[in-house]
Amino acid sequence: MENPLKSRFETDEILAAQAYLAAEPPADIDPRIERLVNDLIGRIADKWTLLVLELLEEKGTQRFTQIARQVDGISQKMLTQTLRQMERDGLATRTVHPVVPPHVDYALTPLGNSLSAAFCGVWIWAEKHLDTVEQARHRFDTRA
Amino acid sequence: MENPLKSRFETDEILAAQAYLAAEPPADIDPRIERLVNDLIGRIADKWTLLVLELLEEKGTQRFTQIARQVDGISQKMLTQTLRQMERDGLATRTVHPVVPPHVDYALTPLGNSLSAAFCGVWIWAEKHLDTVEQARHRFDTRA
DNA sequence: CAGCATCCAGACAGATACTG
DNA sequence: CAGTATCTGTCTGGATGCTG
Repeated sequence: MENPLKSRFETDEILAAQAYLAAEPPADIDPRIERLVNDLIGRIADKWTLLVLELLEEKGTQRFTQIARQVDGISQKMLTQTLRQMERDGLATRTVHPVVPPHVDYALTPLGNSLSAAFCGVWIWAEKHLDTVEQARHRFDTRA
Repeated sequence: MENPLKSRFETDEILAAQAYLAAEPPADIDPRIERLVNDLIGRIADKWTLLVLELLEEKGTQRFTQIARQVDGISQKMLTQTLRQMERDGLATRTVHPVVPPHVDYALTPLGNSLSAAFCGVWIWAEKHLDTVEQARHRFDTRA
């Protein structure tokens, strides 16, 4: 990865987070909150939402077919579903222009932008440790 | 949430990430990398992995049944599966003590710790915006 | 205790056809 | 163009019963 994200965040975010975690004593989190948060993460962290989020963040406002073309492998059904959920969760806006043929624009809300930002850390982690994980898997598979 | 995570990261991580994203011009990411990263995220970001990761990070080394008791709602099948995947991905270690009855310990590897750290941003986001999302959903549902 | 094997209902996701 | 509707196979995950 020649991506500048890495160097930028390696010192800021990840190290800060690690320092935080190292300092944090084992403390129970309210299980109700935990359940809700986990549920929320489950919905936003699926395959397609992540990619669409990323795309809208990078490219800004996009039409339905523009997104469909750029998100590789997504079916129109899943795209519709994903966009609806993102709209429902307040992550994206859907703007219908009453013309023929129809023209619908999608864009991230500030909430969507902040989520995209929050996922940076994971994105960077995945890029950084991709090879390590692949190797670990290979070792595990050949050993067993 | 009275969790200190919030105030800690609000200034560091999220704002830095937002600043970065705001400054970043629309640049294409290698789709192959994107696919791999997304695939990886898909595997690590599932419901149970996240909770087990969190638990092991907080509590350190734990036995099978200890984890089962604390991760609310997980079946033994899913726990086994989750732990195996985490082991395969190099996120956790599995230590079998050859005694009767069996005693198996699980603990995070440094890689697992770093992933847990990377997810901090998302975790914080979810805690912070839980209510906002709930409200957005309610608006969406009552409107439609 | 820590698990594996099996069965089964339900969710998920692709393909296809149709519409304002 | 941007969907909706439907049908269908696949995959997931829970419940149950059995072992070293």
